Amino acid sequence: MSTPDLSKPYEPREVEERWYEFWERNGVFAASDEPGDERPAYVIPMPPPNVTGSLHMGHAQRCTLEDALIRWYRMRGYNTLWQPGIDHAGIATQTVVERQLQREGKTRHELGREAFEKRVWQWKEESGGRISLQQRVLGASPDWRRTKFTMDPGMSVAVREAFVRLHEEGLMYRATRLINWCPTCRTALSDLEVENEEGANGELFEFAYQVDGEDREIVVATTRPETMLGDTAVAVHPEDPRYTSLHGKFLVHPFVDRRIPIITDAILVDPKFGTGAVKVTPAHDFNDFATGKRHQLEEINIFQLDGTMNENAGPFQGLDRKRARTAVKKALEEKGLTRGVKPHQLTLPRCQRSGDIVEPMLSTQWFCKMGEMAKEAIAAVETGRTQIIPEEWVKTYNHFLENIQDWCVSRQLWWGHQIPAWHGPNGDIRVARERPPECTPENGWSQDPDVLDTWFSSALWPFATLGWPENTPALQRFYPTNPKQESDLETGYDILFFWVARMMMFGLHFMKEVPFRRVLLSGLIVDETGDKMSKVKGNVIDPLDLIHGAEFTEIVKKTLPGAPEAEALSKFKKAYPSAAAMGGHFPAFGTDALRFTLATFPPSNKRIALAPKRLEGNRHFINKIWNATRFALDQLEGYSWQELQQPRALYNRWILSRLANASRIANAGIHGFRIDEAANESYRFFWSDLCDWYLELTKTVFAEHSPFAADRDETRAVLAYVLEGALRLMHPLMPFVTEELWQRVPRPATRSASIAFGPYPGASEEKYRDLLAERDMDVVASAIGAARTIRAEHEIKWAHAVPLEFRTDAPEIASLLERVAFSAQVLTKSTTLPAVARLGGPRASGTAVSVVATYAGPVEVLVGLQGIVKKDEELARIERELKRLDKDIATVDKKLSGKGFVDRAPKEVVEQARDQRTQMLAARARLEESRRLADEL
RNA sequence: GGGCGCAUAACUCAGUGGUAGAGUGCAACCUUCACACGGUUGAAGUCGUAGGUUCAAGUCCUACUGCGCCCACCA
Repeated sequence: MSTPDLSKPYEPREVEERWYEFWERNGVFAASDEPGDERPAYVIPMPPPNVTGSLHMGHAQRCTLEDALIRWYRMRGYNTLWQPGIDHAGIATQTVVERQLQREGKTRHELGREAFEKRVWQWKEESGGRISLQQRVLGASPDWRRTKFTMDPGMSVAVREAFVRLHEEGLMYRATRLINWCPTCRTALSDLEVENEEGANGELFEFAYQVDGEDREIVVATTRPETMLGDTAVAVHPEDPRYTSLHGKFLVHPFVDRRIPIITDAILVDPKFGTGAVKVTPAHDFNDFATGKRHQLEEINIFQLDGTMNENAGPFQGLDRKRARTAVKKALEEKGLTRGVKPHQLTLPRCQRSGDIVEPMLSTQWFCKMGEMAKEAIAAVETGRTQIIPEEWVKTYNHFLENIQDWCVSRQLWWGHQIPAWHGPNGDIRVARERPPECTPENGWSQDPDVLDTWFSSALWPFATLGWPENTPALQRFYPTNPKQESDLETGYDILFFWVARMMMFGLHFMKEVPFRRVLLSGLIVDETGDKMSKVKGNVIDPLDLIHGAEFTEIVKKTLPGAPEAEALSKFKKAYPSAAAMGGHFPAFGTDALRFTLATFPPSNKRIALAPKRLEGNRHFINKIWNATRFALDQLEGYSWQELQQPRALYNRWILSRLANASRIANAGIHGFRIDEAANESYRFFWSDLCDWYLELTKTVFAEHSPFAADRDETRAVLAYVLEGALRLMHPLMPFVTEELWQRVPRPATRSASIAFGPYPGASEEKYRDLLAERDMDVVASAIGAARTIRAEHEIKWAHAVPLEFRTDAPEIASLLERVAFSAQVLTKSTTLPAVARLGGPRASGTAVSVVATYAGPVEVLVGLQGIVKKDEELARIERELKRLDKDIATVDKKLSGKGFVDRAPKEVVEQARDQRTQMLAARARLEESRRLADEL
């Protein structure tokens, strides 16, 4: 094998761009539904990004976590399906295209429905695939051949099937009730699409209604004076003595020709609030609507669909809501009916999409009955058929489903799945999979113009993407009805209700089985100061800018378009203090560094603060992997892979044990959705164990005239084994750099074409676990560490050779240290005299000493510093060490003498404490001896 | 009104009842032959506050404070 041409620093872009195509060409991502394929299946339905969307940090996080899981399962021999797709995103997309039209001075109504839909499709074709391309940059490995768009013909079949079945079962019905109406989007919304903005400053406005035929009045309080135009009653509490004399009387509406009754209602009215009298507007308030039903009140709608006042508003007709409010107040004032204003905090219901204030409106819509399905979805989690991780979300999930209202699924939009219902001339309605032959336009039939909520099709995603309602091989293989299937749904907790809960309900309903075995919820990426990323704040970061590098001035042009550059820059730097310290731009961190960084956060953190500084550190890590591998390849030149024999040398046994340990932690971490644990252990293992210790120690083996030359063959075999294993260990987190290096590294002939096919280290490494080697290596490492400390404290130049000696009373430790003394010598850079390990014996004067407590007793570390070590300094140093030891001894003593510790603590814990005490006392005795010797300097 | 989360080194964060950890930053030294995107050593902690349980609490319980989020139709 020829030495690969590896340039010195790692250049991510150059490397990363090469491998994606290679993976696709080699079918790495492909899921198989061939009948002969016996592998167990593993499935993740990818949350389909919006067709309007472009890549943001959330996608990068999805990709990092899901790809890590998928690659891990794939490497372990699973038949993996990561199901990709795109969501048509009804309101969002329609809004975008309408805005385009607006710029051309057109409206969708001028265009007409058919032309408009064509236009949206055209736009989808142009830009809809962009995000998939961007996901490739992230190294995502879904089976692209199976990509689905929620408006694909197959998906439409599934949507119609689901709708019709629900209707047949009586679970899909049409009803006229109060719904959330967005006057800007001009459509009904589900409860979830309404965001309640808390703490808005409003006012509580009080005005009087005159009692009909009497010179009396009743004062009501309202936050929305304009709705009084739709008032059809005033309610008081039945037991409120202030109003008993008014029960059954009528009031005169000051602006419209209407007498409104005074009613008593104990549910609606809290006598302690306001004036104790409530105006009732059944057509525009959810409480009032219920009250109206209790008292058979008239429901008077006062709004047009665009939010302006209709003919029922009398003199105010035509005004929009805000104007109407002012006008009503003014008119009441003129009539002398206002009775005061108090400031009042209120929550404003806003449309998730447009931000407009949502209006409760009386409307006829399609509703999906949720009660029974919700119960099943709760039960499925309770019985563990689906596990929610982290578990703390179960409460939230249950609370949502226990209180769920029927789902308003119809939207007055043009972009989406048109509802498969046909309206006849006499108000007949036919629901069917296809237009029934008799329901022709000529006969006066027309299809319901409304479309379904985007989330309706999303709720079918796990099985509709597999071909449902047909019982396809893919459906049989990849839906959890297959017992040889494992599956996870990974997503941000923000769509737990929108998507996850609904998939649970529909999966259970239509497939009679949960749609996935586990729900993995992760937190949201926020800026470095903990604020949500948003365009307004100018703190949005495009993952591609981190991957390929970008000038801050370019970034803020995108995040705050149109804003003055200085202002935008200052906002950006405030949001990312560690970026500000980088100067004016992000360097190209590369995909692996970005993914690794995202992987190091526990997914369960609700907020994940993106600190660019961490990216820098992890880019350095990748560079370290690159350079370490280059170095190892030099050592392995001419090596051809051979079966690994059980090695003899301590450091070889040790590093194999450490790899086994790291593999164990990584496997447990990824499986338990603690990918951060896998990432951190990979980092620690590679940098600390492999680079800092193992590679340094092996330098002494490969050095000329090494006394360990006999271990060279063994060490090469171990190095090759560990290097190849370490790359596989890290592949799910850093796919590109590991593939690039793995392709150049010696490996068994049995391996496949790509590292992506694994195997993932685990069981086969376990047999090299060697706790004795780890224990011994600890002794060696701390002895060497003590020697380094002495050198550093006395400021011995690196190149200056000084004798090193270890002394111990334990023969086994002495021989252990004897064996590593040469390497210790290299690691502490004392070049002329060989370091030695001794049992007892006299000590040369002019040595600095440190004592290391080990399992077999203290080890004295002696560094000959004749002419350098100063008596006072040495004594002071020893005193410091003694002090530290005394503190530790006191801690253990306190514990051991503590009431009940010896009797009640576990035996191992007590024993460990006693051992520690013995060792520390022995070390202390040695140190005191050293102090006497130092005193003689 | 109900629910959830967070608070540990200067910063970003791990921590699973048993001697407080990492990365970054900081200080000193080192161009040393894979890597200065590096190496060695070091300093740095009232684990938010107050109680409680326990032989033992950063970890479990209670209350409180601060920050953040979600749900809810109170005029």
